[in-house]
Amino acid sequence: MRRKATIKDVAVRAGASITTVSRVLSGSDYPVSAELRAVILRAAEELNYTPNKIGQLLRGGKSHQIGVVVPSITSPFYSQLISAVQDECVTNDYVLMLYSSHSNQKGEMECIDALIQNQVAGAVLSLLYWNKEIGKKLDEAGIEYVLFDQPHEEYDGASVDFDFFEAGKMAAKYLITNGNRDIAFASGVLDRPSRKQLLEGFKNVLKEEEISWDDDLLLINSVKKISGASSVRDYRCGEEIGKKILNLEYIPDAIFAINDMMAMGIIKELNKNGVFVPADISVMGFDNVELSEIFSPALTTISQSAYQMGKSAMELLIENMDGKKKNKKSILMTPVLVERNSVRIKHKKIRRK
Amino acid sequence: MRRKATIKDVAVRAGASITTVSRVLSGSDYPVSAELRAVILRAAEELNYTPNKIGQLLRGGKSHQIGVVVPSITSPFYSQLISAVQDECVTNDYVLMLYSSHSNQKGEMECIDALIQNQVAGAVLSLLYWNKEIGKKLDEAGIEYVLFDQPHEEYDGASVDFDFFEAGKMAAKYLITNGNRDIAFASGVLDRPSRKQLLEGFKNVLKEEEISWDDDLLLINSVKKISGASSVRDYRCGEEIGKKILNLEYIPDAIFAINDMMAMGIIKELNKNGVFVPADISVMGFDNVELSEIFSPALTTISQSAYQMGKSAMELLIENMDGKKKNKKSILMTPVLVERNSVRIKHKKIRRK
DNA sequence: TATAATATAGAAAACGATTTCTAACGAAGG
DNA sequence: CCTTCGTTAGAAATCGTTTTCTATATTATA
Repeated sequence: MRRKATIKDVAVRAGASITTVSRVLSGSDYPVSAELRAVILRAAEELNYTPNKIGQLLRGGKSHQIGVVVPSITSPFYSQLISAVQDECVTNDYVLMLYSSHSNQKGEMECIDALIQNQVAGAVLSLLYWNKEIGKKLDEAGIEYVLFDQPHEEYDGASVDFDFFEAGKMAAKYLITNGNRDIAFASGVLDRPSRKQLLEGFKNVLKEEEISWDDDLLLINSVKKISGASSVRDYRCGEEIGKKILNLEYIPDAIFAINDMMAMGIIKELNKNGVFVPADISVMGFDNVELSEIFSPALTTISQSAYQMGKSAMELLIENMDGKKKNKKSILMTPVLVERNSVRIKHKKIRRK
Repeated sequence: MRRKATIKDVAVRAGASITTVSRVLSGSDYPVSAELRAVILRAAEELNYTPNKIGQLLRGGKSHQIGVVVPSITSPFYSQLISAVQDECVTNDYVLMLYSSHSNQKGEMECIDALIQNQVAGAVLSLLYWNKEIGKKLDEAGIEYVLFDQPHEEYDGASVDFDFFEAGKMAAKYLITNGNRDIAFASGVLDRPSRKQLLEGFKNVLKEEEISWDDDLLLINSVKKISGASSVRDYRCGEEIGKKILNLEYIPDAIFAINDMMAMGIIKELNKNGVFVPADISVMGFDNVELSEIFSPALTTISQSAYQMGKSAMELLIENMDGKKKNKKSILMTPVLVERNSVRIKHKKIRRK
């Protein structure tokens, strides 16, 4: 491997000074004569010169790296998010550094520390556990950041949030409108703000509609030791909940599951035991994962556009990194209901000859 | 944010020279007196000093960043791969920089250039288009790399490959064993080595078994303009192929699809038109994507452990980066057949009372 | 014509670390 | 007692850029 050409090599070859070469090659507006400029450009071309980012960085101070922290990489939701951030990075000439917290607090702290150590310019974070400590650390390191996906009460900085409360309401309303009264809420442990808010919104509508709520209808799978990738975990979790449902004294009219994979697991388990969706029971998902339209029955769900969220988060981050005005605004993404075939429609008329 | 402390600040505070501070803080074995060492450590502690990686890099040369290039981030296969590489990065104290080539040659070149520009220490690459040019570039930049996923004829460096040829054979044998003779091969454009090898192995067995092969059975969907994430694209592609099958003069006994998502699309399209799997026709997939066990019918497929591949690739890369011996060995991953319900089993006996 | 302004070029400093080269001092060996 | 070596410390060079400061022609202005 022969050494990569540096600006100095170009200078020597062009018979010019380093300074002038830099001016030409870095697109400065400092005047350089046309001839000399041509000579330098040719020399650079011949030596196949590309600027050494490390050198530029050291001089300039600010790195061009964006850190991304997510609870899991393989989950369809997060992988779409990552993809959006990555796309946004290349269009804005940043580089993406990827971290996974593996959904635990210790992992999250390690990610934050790594971010600081590596001096990223900005970070896009989906943190399950937020505290002021983290904010302080990041601020001191001069790292601009945007939170997304998980809302946090005590946080007042820049963020892109999904309106989980509204989504919970939307699901409840839709199910009620279609004639369901006994509606179960299926979830993994309620450890994250997103899940809590979903439940709140959900119960809120029940109350409004004066539908009684029995805690038996809160189906939480707390089994932590399910191995495998997160989407499979969610699915397995759904299967467990499916079993719970089958053991219930009265089977509910409908189930609102906190994510699509879980909804699929529930449906599969019910199917296996002769309970069919949506004929016998309606199931509604959440996320609008790609597969939800492929699954049969195609899942009625609430869309949380991961890609759009990732994109918005990056746009906000870049704005905050460039601009001096620290407005720290937050973006609230509105839920969209996607009607498919896993909820039995009330007014559907079946006609026979 | 107050400026981050540099080594110089520590030196001033400790009343020592920059040199000595560096020696203490970077863990050099150069002798420094115990007292001075203590003073320096305290000063560093008080100033909350952490070394500036950029500075270290410029001087030292070798970064601790691993670049990963994949055709797509959201595809389940690649997201698992990325996840494996990420895990391996943290255990070995590396940082992952993520790039997506968006499955096109121009994108790939841009990724390679970005890798070089950012001076990663090593790279794990899934390239659709390989040429010597790329290898030369990387070598000149002193970047160690490992290819994986896509085999390339003219490449003789380190790689982790899947035995596609063997997998194609395996699929054909399994289908033939179960009584199928007229077997179609479904794929997207045969632009990648993996697909070509799969087909080769497949045809190879047909020849061995003296089963005639008609090019009508080669079902290629060449429609390029399907939008959306890659897994949905593959699925849609399968739907298109499903339509083709329905238009065939004779419906084949079985179909071997080049990836699971495509298999699912085919099955769904056939179902929609009253042709059922595996009752009327058998379908076999490839990849063993997480969802294949969730899909109904659960897909019989060939497992290509993405996680294991990613892990092996990183292990090989790290070995090559550390070691002086450039053995450049390659790892060949053996296919595993996963038997589920989308292929009709020959010897299954149905008994009625 | 003398002077100020402008265009052009390069030397040198700076960024933050590591490493090589000097230097001083004390101890050991002849 | 003088040389040699080992220990410890710091000055300075280095990595590849950008930018500030200086310097020289050349042109415009009075």
